[in-house]
Amino acid sequence: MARAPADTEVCCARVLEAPLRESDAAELAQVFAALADPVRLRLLSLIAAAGEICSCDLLGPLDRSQPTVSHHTKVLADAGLIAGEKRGRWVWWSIVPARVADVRSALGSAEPVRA
Amino acid sequence: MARAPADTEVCCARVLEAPLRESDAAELAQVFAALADPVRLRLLSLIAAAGEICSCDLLGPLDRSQPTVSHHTKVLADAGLIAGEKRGRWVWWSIVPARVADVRSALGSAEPVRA
DNA sequence: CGGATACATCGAGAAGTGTCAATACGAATC
DNA sequence: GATTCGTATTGACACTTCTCGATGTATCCG
Repeated sequence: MARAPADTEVCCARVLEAPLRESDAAELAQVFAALADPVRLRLLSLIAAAGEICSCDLLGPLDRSQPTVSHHTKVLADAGLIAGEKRGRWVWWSIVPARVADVRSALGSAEPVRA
Repeated sequence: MARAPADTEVCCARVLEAPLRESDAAELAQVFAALADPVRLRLLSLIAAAGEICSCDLLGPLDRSQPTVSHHTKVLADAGLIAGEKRGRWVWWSIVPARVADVRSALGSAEPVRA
Protein backbone atom coordinates (compact mmCIF):
# COMPACT_ATOMS: atom_id res chain seq x y z
CA MET A 1 0.00 0.00 0.00
CA ALA A 2 2.95 2.29 0.31
CA ARG A 3 1.68 3.98 3.37
CA ALA A 4 4.95 3.65 5.21
CA PRO A 5 5.91 6.93 6.88
CA ALA A 6 9.41 6.65 5.50
CA ASP A 7 11.64 6.32 8.49
CA THR A 8 14.52 7.98 6.70
CA GLU A 9 16.14 10.78 8.65
CA VAL A 10 16.77 13.73 6.43
CA CYS A 11 15.89 16.27 9.03
CA CYS A 12 19.44 17.31 9.80
CA ALA A 13 21.38 17.12 6.59
CA ARG A 14 21.99 20.67 5.38
CA VAL A 15 23.11 20.85 1.79
CA LEU A 16 24.69 24.26 2.04
CA GLU A 17 26.56 23.82 5.27
CA ALA A 18 28.51 20.59 5.60
CA PRO A 19 30.28 18.67 2.83
CA LEU A 20 27.30 16.26 2.93
CA ARG A 21 28.05 12.58 3.35
CA GLU A 22 27.25 10.28 0.46
CA SER A 23 24.50 8.48 2.36
CA ASP A 24 22.79 11.74 3.27
CA ALA A 25 23.10 12.88 -0.32
CA ALA A 26 21.45 9.70 -1.54
CA GLU A 27 18.53 10.02 0.87
CA LEU A 28 17.97 13.66 0.09
CA ALA A 29 18.19 13.01 -3.62
CA GLN A 30 15.40 10.48 -3.34
CA VAL A 31 13.10 12.99 -1.68
CA PHE A 32 13.88 15.61 -4.30
CA ALA A 33 13.28 12.99 -6.98
CA ALA A 34 9.80 12.56 -5.59
CA LEU A 35 9.27 16.29 -6.14
CA ALA A 36 10.83 16.28 -9.59
CA ASP A 37 7.67 15.55 -11.53
CA PRO A 38 4.98 18.04 -12.55
CA VAL A 39 2.16 15.59 -11.96
CA ARG A 40 3.35 14.86 -8.45
CA LEU A 41 3.75 18.55 -7.65
CA ARG A 42 0.20 19.21 -8.78
CA LEU A 43 -0.90 16.17 -6.81
CA LEU A 44 0.73 17.64 -3.71
CA SER A 45 -0.91 20.99 -4.22
CA LEU A 46 -4.28 19.34 -4.75
CA ILE A 47 -3.96 17.48 -1.48
CA ALA A 48 -2.78 20.61 0.29
CA ALA A 49 -5.66 22.64 -1.09
CA ALA A 50 -8.21 20.05 -0.02
CA GLY A 51 -6.53 19.27 3.27
CA GLU A 52 -7.47 15.70 2.59
CA ILE A 53 -8.55 14.04 -0.60
CA CYS A 54 -9.25 10.57 -1.93
CA SER A 55 -7.56 9.10 -4.98
CA CYS A 56 -10.79 9.05 -6.93
CA ASP A 57 -10.91 12.85 -6.81
CA LEU A 58 -7.42 13.12 -8.25
CA LEU A 59 -7.96 11.33 -11.56
CA GLY A 60 -9.91 14.16 -13.10
CA PRO A 61 -7.69 17.13 -12.21
CA LEU A 62 -4.49 15.26 -12.99
CA ASP A 63 -5.78 13.85 -16.26
CA ARG A 64 -3.92 10.57 -15.82
CA SER A 65 -5.00 6.96 -15.67
CA GLN A 66 -5.82 5.34 -12.34
CA PRO A 67 -2.64 3.20 -12.27
CA THR A 68 -0.52 6.24 -13.01
CA VAL A 69 -2.06 8.25 -10.18
CA SER A 70 -1.60 5.28 -7.87
CA HIS A 71 2.05 5.12 -8.88
CA HIS A 72 2.58 8.79 -8.11
CA THR A 73 0.89 8.62 -4.73
CA LYS A 74 3.12 5.68 -3.91
CA VAL A 75 6.27 7.60 -4.82
CA LEU A 76 5.23 10.54 -2.66
CA ALA A 77 4.25 8.25 0.20
CA ASP A 78 7.53 6.35 0.00
CA ALA A 79 9.31 9.68 0.25
CA GLY A 80 7.27 10.40 3.36
CA LEU A 81 5.73 13.53 1.89
CA ILE A 82 2.14 12.30 2.05
CA ALA A 83 0.33 9.72 4.12
CA GLY A 84 -2.68 7.65 3.16
CA GLU A 85 -5.42 6.39 5.41
CA LYS A 86 -7.82 3.76 4.18
CA ARG A 87 -11.43 4.35 5.11
CA GLY A 88 -13.78 1.80 3.67
CA ARG A 89 -12.98 1.47 0.01
CA TRP A 90 -11.30 4.83 -0.25
CA VAL A 91 -7.82 6.03 0.57
CA TRP A 92 -7.58 9.53 1.94
CA TRP A 93 -4.31 11.32 1.37
CA SER A 94 -2.85 14.14 3.38
CA ILE A 95 0.39 16.10 3.48
CA VAL A 96 3.03 15.27 6.09
CA PRO A 97 3.99 18.84 7.05
CA ALA A 98 6.97 17.83 9.16
CA ARG A 99 8.54 16.04 6.26
CA VAL A 100 8.03 18.99 3.94
CA ALA A 101 9.60 21.20 6.56
CA ASP A 102 12.59 18.86 6.69
CA VAL A 103 13.12 19.24 2.97
CA ARG A 104 12.91 23.00 3.27
CA SER A 105 15.45 23.13 6.04
CA ALA A 106 17.76 20.85 4.09
CA LEU A 107 17.91 23.59 1.48
CA GLY A 108 19.35 26.07 3.89
CA SER A 109 19.07 27.31 7.39
CA ALA A 110 16.88 30.12 8.58
CA GLU A 111 19.34 32.78 7.49
CA PRO A 112 17.85 35.31 5.08
CA VAL A 113 20.00 34.79 2.02
CA ARG A 114 23.58 35.34 3.05
CA ALA A 115 24.55 36.82 -0.28
CA MET B 1 28.98 26.84 -21.33
CA ALA B 2 25.66 26.69 -19.57
CA ARG B 3 26.19 29.83 -17.59
CA ALA B 4 22.71 31.12 -18.29
CA PRO B 5 21.16 32.45 -15.08
CA ALA B 6 17.90 30.68 -15.87
CA ASP B 7 15.35 33.41 -16.32
CA THR B 8 12.55 31.15 -15.16
CA GLU B 9 10.33 32.64 -12.50
CA VAL B 10 9.67 30.13 -9.79
CA CYS B 11 9.81 32.64 -7.01
CA CYS B 12 6.09 32.82 -6.43
CA ALA B 13 4.68 29.40 -7.12
CA ARG B 14 3.79 27.85 -3.78
CA VAL B 15 3.17 24.15 -3.98
CA LEU B 16 1.11 23.90 -0.83
CA GLU B 17 -1.13 26.88 -1.33
CA ALA B 18 -2.63 27.22 -4.78
CA PRO B 19 -3.71 24.40 -7.11
CA LEU B 20 -0.49 25.09 -9.05
CA ARG B 21 -0.77 25.70 -12.75
CA GLU B 22 0.73 23.14 -15.09
CA SER B 23 3.40 25.51 -16.35
CA ASP B 24 4.51 26.37 -12.82
CA ALA B 25 4.56 22.69 -11.96
CA ALA B 26 6.77 21.95 -14.94
CA GLU B 27 9.25 24.69 -14.05
CA LEU B 28 9.41 23.70 -10.43
CA ALA B 29 9.80 20.05 -11.33
CA GLN B 30 12.84 20.92 -13.41
CA VAL B 31 14.52 22.64 -10.49
CA PHE B 32 13.77 19.75 -8.17
CA ALA B 33 15.10 17.38 -10.84
CA ALA B 34 18.37 19.26 -10.69
CA LEU B 35 18.46 18.52 -6.96
CA ALA B 36 17.43 14.90 -7.39
CA ASP B 37 20.91 13.48 -7.80
CA PRO B 38 23.38 12.60 -5.02
CA VAL B 39 26.38 13.77 -7.01
CA ARG B 40 24.81 17.15 -7.67
CA LEU B 41 23.81 17.57 -4.03
CA ARG B 42 27.36 16.89 -2.94
CA LEU B 43 28.56 19.21 -5.67
CA LEU B 44 26.32 21.93 -4.27
CA SER B 45 27.58 21.40 -0.75
CA LEU B 46 31.18 21.46 -1.94
CA ILE B 47 30.61 24.79 -3.64
CA ALA B 48 28.79 26.15 -0.60
CA ALA B 49 31.55 25.02 1.73
CA ALA B 50 34.23 26.62 -0.41
CA GLY B 51 32.22 29.72 -1.24
CA GLU B 52 33.70 29.45 -4.68
CA ILE B 53 35.43 26.55 -6.34
CA CYS B 54 36.75 25.60 -9.76
CA SER B 55 35.73 22.46 -11.61
CA CYS B 56 39.20 21.00 -11.32
CA ASP B 57 38.81 20.83 -7.56
CA LEU B 58 35.55 18.92 -7.87
CA LEU B 59 36.81 15.89 -9.76
CA GLY B 60 38.58 14.39 -6.77
CA PRO B 61 35.88 14.73 -4.09
CA LEU B 62 33.11 13.68 -6.43
CA ASP B 63 35.02 10.73 -7.86
CA ARG B 64 33.57 11.18 -11.31
CA SER B 65 35.08 11.76 -14.72
CA GLN B 66 35.58 15.27 -16.01
CA PRO B 67 32.77 15.04 -18.59
CA THR B 68 30.40 13.79 -15.92
CA VAL B 69 31.21 16.65 -13.56
CA SER B 70 30.83 19.09 -16.43
CA HIS B 71 27.42 17.60 -17.13
CA HIS B 72 26.29 18.04 -13.54
CA THR B 73 27.48 21.62 -13.29
CA LYS B 74 25.56 22.34 -16.45
CA VAL B 75 22.36 20.87 -15.05
CA LEU B 76 22.67 22.93 -11.87
CA ALA B 77 23.53 26.06 -13.82
CA ASP B 78 20.59 25.55 -16.18
CA ALA B 79 18.38 25.32 -13.12
CA GLY B 80 19.83 28.61 -11.94
CA LEU B 81 21.14 27.13 -8.71
CA ILE B 82 24.79 27.86 -9.42
CA ALA B 83 26.60 30.35 -11.59
CA GLY B 84 29.98 29.99 -13.26
CA GLU B 85 32.49 32.69 -14.02
CA LYS B 86 35.34 32.00 -16.35
CA ARG B 87 38.70 33.34 -15.20
CA GLY B 88 41.53 32.42 -17.46
CA ARG B 89 41.34 28.72 -18.06
CA TRP B 90 39.25 28.03 -14.98
CA VAL B 91 35.57 28.28 -14.31
CA TRP B 92 34.69 29.33 -10.80
CA TRP B 93 31.34 28.16 -9.53
CA SER B 94 29.26 29.72 -6.81
CA ILE B 95 25.81 29.21 -5.32
CA VAL B 96 22.94 31.49 -6.35
CA PRO B 97 21.40 32.05 -2.91
CA ALA B 98 18.32 33.80 -4.21
CA ARG B 99 17.44 30.84 -6.37
CA VAL B 100 17.87 28.41 -3.52
CA ALA B 101 15.65 30.61 -1.40
CA ASP B 102 13.04 30.53 -4.15
CA VAL B 103 12.99 26.76 -4.06
CA ARG B 104 12.65 26.77 -0.30
CA SER B 105 9.77 29.17 -0.38
CA ALA B 106 8.07 27.11 -3.07
CA LEU B 107 7.92 24.30 -0.53
CA GLY B 108 5.88 26.31 1.88
CA SER B 109 5.41 29.72 3.30
CA ALA B 110 7.02 31.05 6.43
CA GLU B 111 4.44 29.46 8.69
CA PRO B 112 5.94 27.03 11.18
CA VAL B 113 4.24 23.82 10.17
CA ARG B 114 0.51 24.43 10.18
CA ALA B 115 -0.29 20.90 11.24
C1' DC C 1 53.79 29.06 -33.36
C1' DG C 2 53.45 24.62 -30.63
C1' DG C 3 52.46 22.30 -26.56
C1' DA C 4 49.93 21.92 -22.41
C1' DT C 5 45.94 22.68 -19.51
C1' DA C 6 40.95 23.33 -18.20
C1' DC C 7 36.59 22.72 -19.66
C1' DA C 8 32.68 21.59 -23.08
C1' DT C 9 30.47 18.60 -26.41
C1' DC C 10 29.48 14.25 -28.82
C1' DG C 11 28.23 9.45 -29.09
C1' DA C 12 27.03 5.26 -26.97
C1' DG C 13 25.56 1.93 -23.56
C1' DA C 14 23.32 0.74 -19.10
C1' DA C 15 19.91 1.92 -15.96
C1' DG C 16 15.95 4.40 -14.43
C1' DT C 17 11.19 6.69 -15.08
C1' DG C 18 6.32 7.86 -16.71
C1' DT C 19 2.56 5.97 -18.80
C1' DC C 20 -1.24 2.85 -19.79
C1' DA C 21 -3.95 -1.71 -20.51
C1' DA C 22 -4.77 -5.72 -18.14
C1' DT C 23 -5.23 -7.91 -13.97
C1' DA C 24 -5.45 -8.73 -8.95
C1' DC C 25 -6.98 -7.46 -4.38
C1' DG C 26 -10.25 -5.75 -0.58
C1' DA C 27 -14.20 -3.76 1.07
C1' DA C 28 -18.98 -2.62 0.74
C1' DT C 29 -23.48 -4.03 -1.08
C1' DC C 30 -27.03 -6.96 -2.63
C1' DG D 1 -21.73 -15.99 -1.81
C1' DA D 2 -21.75 -12.98 -5.97
C1' DT D 3 -21.20 -8.47 -7.63
C1' DT D 4 -19.51 -3.99 -7.80
C1' DC D 5 -16.48 -0.35 -6.83
C1' DG D 6 -11.99 1.83 -5.42
C1' DT D 7 -7.30 1.01 -5.37
C1' DA D 8 -2.80 -1.57 -6.00
C1' DT D 9 0.21 -4.40 -8.87
C1' DT D 10 2.11 -6.30 -13.13
C1' DG D 11 4.03 -6.08 -17.70
C1' DA D 12 5.40 -3.58 -21.55
C1' DC D 13 7.01 0.39 -24.17
C1' DA D 14 8.90 4.95 -25.06
C1' DC D 15 11.69 8.23 -23.19
C1' DT D 16 15.04 10.18 -20.19
C1' DT D 17 19.27 10.16 -17.39
C1' DC D 18 23.88 8.93 -15.72
C1' DT D 19 28.21 7.66 -17.02
C1' DC D 20 32.47 7.47 -19.63
C1' DG D 21 35.92 7.59 -23.71
C1' DA D 22 36.96 10.32 -27.50
C1' DT D 23 37.16 14.62 -29.43
C1' DG D 24 36.64 19.73 -29.79
C1' DT D 25 37.57 24.53 -28.04
C1' DA D 26 39.75 28.16 -25.62
C1' DT D 27 43.46 29.86 -22.82
C1' DC D 28 48.07 30.16 -21.01
C1' DC D 29 53.13 29.37 -21.39
C1' DG D 30 57.51 28.91 -23.56
